[in-house]
Amino acid sequence: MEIREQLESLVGAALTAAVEDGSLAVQEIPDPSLERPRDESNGDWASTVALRLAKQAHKAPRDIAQVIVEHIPANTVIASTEIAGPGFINFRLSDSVLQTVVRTVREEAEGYGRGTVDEGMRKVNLEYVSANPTGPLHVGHGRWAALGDAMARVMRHAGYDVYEEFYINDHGTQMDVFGNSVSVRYMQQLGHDVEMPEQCYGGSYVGDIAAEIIQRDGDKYESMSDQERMEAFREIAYREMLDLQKNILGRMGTTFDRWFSERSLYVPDEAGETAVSRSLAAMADKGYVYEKDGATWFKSSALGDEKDRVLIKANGEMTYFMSDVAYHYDKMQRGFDHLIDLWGADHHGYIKRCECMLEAWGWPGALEVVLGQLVNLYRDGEAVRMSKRTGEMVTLEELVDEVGVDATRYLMLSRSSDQPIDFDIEVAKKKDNSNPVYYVQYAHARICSLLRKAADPTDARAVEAGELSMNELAKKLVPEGADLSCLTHPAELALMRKMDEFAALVAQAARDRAPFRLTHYAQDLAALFHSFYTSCHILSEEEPVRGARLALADATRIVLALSLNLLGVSAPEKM
RNA sequence: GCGCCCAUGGCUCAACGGAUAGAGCAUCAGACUUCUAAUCUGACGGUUGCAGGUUCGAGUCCUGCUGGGCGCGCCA
Repeated sequence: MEIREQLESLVGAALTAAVEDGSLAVQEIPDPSLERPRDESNGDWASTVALRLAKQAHKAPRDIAQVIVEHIPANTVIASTEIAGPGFINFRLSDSVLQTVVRTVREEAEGYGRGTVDEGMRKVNLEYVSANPTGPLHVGHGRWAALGDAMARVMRHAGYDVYEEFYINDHGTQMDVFGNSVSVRYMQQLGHDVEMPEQCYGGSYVGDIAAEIIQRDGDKYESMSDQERMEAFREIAYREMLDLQKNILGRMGTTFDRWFSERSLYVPDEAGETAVSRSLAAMADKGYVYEKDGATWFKSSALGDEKDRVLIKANGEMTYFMSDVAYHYDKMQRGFDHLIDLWGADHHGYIKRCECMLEAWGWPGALEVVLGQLVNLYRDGEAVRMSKRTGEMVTLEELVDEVGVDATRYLMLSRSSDQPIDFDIEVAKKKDNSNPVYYVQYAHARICSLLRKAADPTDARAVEAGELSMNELAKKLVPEGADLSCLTHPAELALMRKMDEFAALVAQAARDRAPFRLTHYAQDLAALFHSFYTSCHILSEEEPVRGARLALADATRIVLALSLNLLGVSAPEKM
């Protein structure tokens, strides 16, 4: 049982006993209300239950606290209890219970801190990035890629069943415009005097695609009609852009369970129905669809939207919103408990109508939109907007080429998603202490180095040769039964306390969709390790101190690697 | 005009409605004959944008301002 749970049951028992013997006059037995004090001098855990009960029990908080403390059963978990301030009950854990953390971590390894989520909330569809396949991914997409992927990892660890999805906007007029843009460049490169229309894609990558087509297939498209050529190039360029996007996302370590094509929403089944027609019929069944001015409308204003939304235009074309209606309906039909869409903050005006459509079908609250603020790129403090190569937005690929995957991901993840990021390329490239990713990775590498040094020469060679993993080495070096009772140095206790927090932190990060908390946690843990490393020598100590400290270092290694893994950042064994 | 988001040391950011608002960077002063100095120890630095309100308690919640970002198509 986790330490927190042990403490909760002790406080719970005290509350029950106090209510039963009449010394606490309340209706129901309250929650233990445990929290971790901000200031360490206030103990390892604190309960605010006395403060919360003051009004209901008609008693001063400190008096209530006194009653509760008197009813806590005898135990080996709590070393000391103190009533402080207006009525906090502060608990200090015994060294022996803290020491169990080391064993728990090493036993559970990568499963440490795993949580559970109730049936009915567990199956989550997480959709993110979802860029148009009409150009390379830019830096902003990199943030959603890092954030969505880390959210999925963190939520899975917390017990959610997460299905990751990328929605490809491959239907509609933008695709035609894209095909046409390539077509124009193609004809220009073959010497024709045609101009790029106003709203076309002007990026240099469009010309690159045209040049590739010429190199591969020569002038075989030259004699086609503009329409035929546009359609042919639309498909060629679409595949190329999609591959490019998949490629860079793969490099980022971001993978999806499904790449969902918008076009598929328009493909009829045996009965001639499409996802679009089904979703529309379901909405009409509930009475939220009507015709006006030759168009088909969603009566979203009845559900709180500021106005109704067009689904099918007067000219018969489907709106982008219609596709989204069909797509979200499809997702719900696939049996998810909850849908999460991760969007850029510039789409916030779109949220209400999407929430309305789920409500229209009878699933209010099923959709959760997480907005991410934008990324501002800097170089040495100067704003960067243009890419040197393409003359446009800096692509994600260029950024990753320059600063690397780990630093990119870590920095993208280290802020709350509702905070804009000022990303300075030069700072990101620095490999010193101004770059927190290396600080954390260094702590991990340092522990690995320690384990290698502690090993006998044969094992050390096996590790070097890749024949023995760090985990295997650690198991050989420090048996599970190591005597941990000598871990009583303040730096050791602080490290164990921090690791004890891990499960609660993962649960909170998952609940708040806030992987950035893991970056702070990893930095704190790394700092505590570095501090421990400086103040407590390990290899030069006699047993059992040496073994106990190695066990503690190994547990730290496991939690650091786990934290980095949940962020999608590598945990190097050497630096 | 309406709507959403944001405002915390010089800079970048933390703080389930809890206690004396915390870290990192920068600055300054120290620590390598010792397991990786990509490290550590310490100091300096704050009226949490402004004004009210809610309560045992507000950086956090509510209202109104100020300042900044974004959005308000039969575009995608």
